[in-house]
Amino acid sequence: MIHVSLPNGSVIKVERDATILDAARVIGPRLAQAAVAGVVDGDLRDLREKLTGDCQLTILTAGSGEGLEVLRHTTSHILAQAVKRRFPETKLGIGPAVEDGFYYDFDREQPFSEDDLAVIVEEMKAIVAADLPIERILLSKQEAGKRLELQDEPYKLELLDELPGDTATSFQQGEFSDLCRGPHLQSTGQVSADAIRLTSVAGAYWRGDEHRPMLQRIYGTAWWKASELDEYLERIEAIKARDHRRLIRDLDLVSFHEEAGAGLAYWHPHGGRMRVLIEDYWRKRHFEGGYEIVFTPHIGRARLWETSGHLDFYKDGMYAPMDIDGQEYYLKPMNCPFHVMIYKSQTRSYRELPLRWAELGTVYRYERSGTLHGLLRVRGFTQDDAHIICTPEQIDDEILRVLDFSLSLLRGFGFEEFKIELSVRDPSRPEKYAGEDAMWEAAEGSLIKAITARDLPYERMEGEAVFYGPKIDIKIRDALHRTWQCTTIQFDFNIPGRFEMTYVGEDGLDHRPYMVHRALLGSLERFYALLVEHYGGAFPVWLAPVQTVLIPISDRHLPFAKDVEARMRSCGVRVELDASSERMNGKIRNAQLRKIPYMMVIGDREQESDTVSVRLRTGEDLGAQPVEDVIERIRRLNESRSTSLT
RNA sequence: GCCAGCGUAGCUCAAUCGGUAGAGCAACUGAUUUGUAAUCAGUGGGUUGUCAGUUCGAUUCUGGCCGCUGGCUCCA
Repeated sequence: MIHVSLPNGSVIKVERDATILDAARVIGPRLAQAAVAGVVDGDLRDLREKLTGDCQLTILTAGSGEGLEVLRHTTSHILAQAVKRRFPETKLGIGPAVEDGFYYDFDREQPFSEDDLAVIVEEMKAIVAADLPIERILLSKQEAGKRLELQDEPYKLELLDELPGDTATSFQQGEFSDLCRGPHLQSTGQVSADAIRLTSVAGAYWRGDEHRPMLQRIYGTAWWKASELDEYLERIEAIKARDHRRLIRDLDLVSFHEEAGAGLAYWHPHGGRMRVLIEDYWRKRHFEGGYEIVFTPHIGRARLWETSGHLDFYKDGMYAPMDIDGQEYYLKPMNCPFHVMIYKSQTRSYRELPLRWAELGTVYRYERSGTLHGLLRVRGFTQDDAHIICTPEQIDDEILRVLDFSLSLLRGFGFEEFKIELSVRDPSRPEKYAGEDAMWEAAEGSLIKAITARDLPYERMEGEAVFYGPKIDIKIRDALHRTWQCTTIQFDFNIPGRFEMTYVGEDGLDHRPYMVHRALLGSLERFYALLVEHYGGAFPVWLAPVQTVLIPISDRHLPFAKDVEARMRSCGVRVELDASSERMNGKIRNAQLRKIPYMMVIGDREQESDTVSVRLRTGEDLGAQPVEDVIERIRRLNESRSTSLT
């Protein structure tokens, strides 16, 4: 007998080699029936796996959040079974659960159409209705190989070959079996037929390798209850409503033009106003933070990019060169070499360091056409770039300073939750990286020191470092709990050497400075898209392109309204007067749809008392307010960058 | 770049089994002067993304290109 500890602290005894399902039966028959998987000493396991020794066991049941992964994985098998029934010539790839759903990759001559998906779903529902028991079969690899050859599943055979150990598991439901690690539900009937949905079909390279065949990936989602599926679909709708691509058009902020080139953004007046507000705040913070601001050209001679190494590593991502007086010039994909030019314009002393040079530098990168996506991925964008050039002794302080600065700046834009990633070398492949081991270790040390000094949780990403140095990335979490990478703080062991950057030390000798490359907002275009989606277009007062619309009740209030408009504008309020022939209700509606923070109604009463009646975009009515008070309120909210309207 | 889908007025969409297109909103004009999410009436607006091909005839069918969408790959 072995001892199995349960989450409530009690311990049960079961036979050695009893299955997890057996243990569940000991706890209670109803639990066993609802069981979908077990967690043994923290690892998710299939119910049919054996317990070989004393352990901690949690039984996951249908309906539980943790069990969803199992449900979705099983649903992906049901999808595969349905596809094999309706399209027997199809070859199977892999079919895992993913966030919010699952997919299965198939190889089939003819692509799956929308109509095919409908047919497949029908078959899936039949499989669920049949309530087929799901069996877990332990096989020798040899036996498993034979079966797969018989089934003519080349992709599965490839996976089997690479499986460690001598055994493999296969899951069988009805006539369908699939090489799979599991875990799975006990039967197909545990899936709710009315809570599954196939969402899309897309191409996906076999094993993520673009040199391998492209399979067809069918995406789907599955939930325990239809109501959960509905909630999920509603959430997707909510995300769509905030999609910046829709909002930048509806709110007349930014546009793209087919005839002018893909991935190139046009900022309209209101988008432009916001951009100026963002940039002004950014500049103010940078001056306060000890940075100097520099400006550099958009193009530079090929020689610069040869020296920097960009032409070696990233030529494909650069726009083609142009011939100027027999010299090759490239559009800049990065700002660093230009900042190096400024550094090298004179002999530098250790007394000048650290230098912190920032630039809102517009760069152009030839992104592959399929990767372009609204403002989130464009070909011409402005980096809020800076280079910190310092001595090795100063590096710890500088890193900590950048980290603090970045978090503070992002908070200034209304983001509160962050995720920090430390990207370091792949320890098994040192040859992939520039710079000496000692430098890498020291650099990693300073990065960790900074993160731990602020007691921030972080994730270590092995092998995610860039070839020229380790880095810290900061991701922000937006109002919809999605994470987006913004800040990157990168050591650069490549550039200082390639450009032979030096400073004269206390000892009168030349030394090589350390260089840190950092972008905090990342790209302004991208960051702007995040702001638009984070606020759903309802911007805080300090960012709103139009802060208030004045709504005169009738034309006889126009002179007073114009006077209020002029007073507000002279105080820096971004104000518009709606002098159209709409009725007041119509004017309010128009302002509301534009998500303008304040609507200020002006009629007889207001005109007599030098007030405006303030309606918030939330629908709240603040009643009549003296004009001076309203101006003061907006001024105060500008200053605090508060998201409140009052 | 790859796979799939899509491209009709500024926006959202309709129509044409191949016979050159229509609505709502927006715009414009006129009337209306209104108290917290749509005042009424009228007018203009499209070489149906683009270039070829098939056809008596193409917006509809075929192909190239451009762009967009969902993925994959990529992201210094």
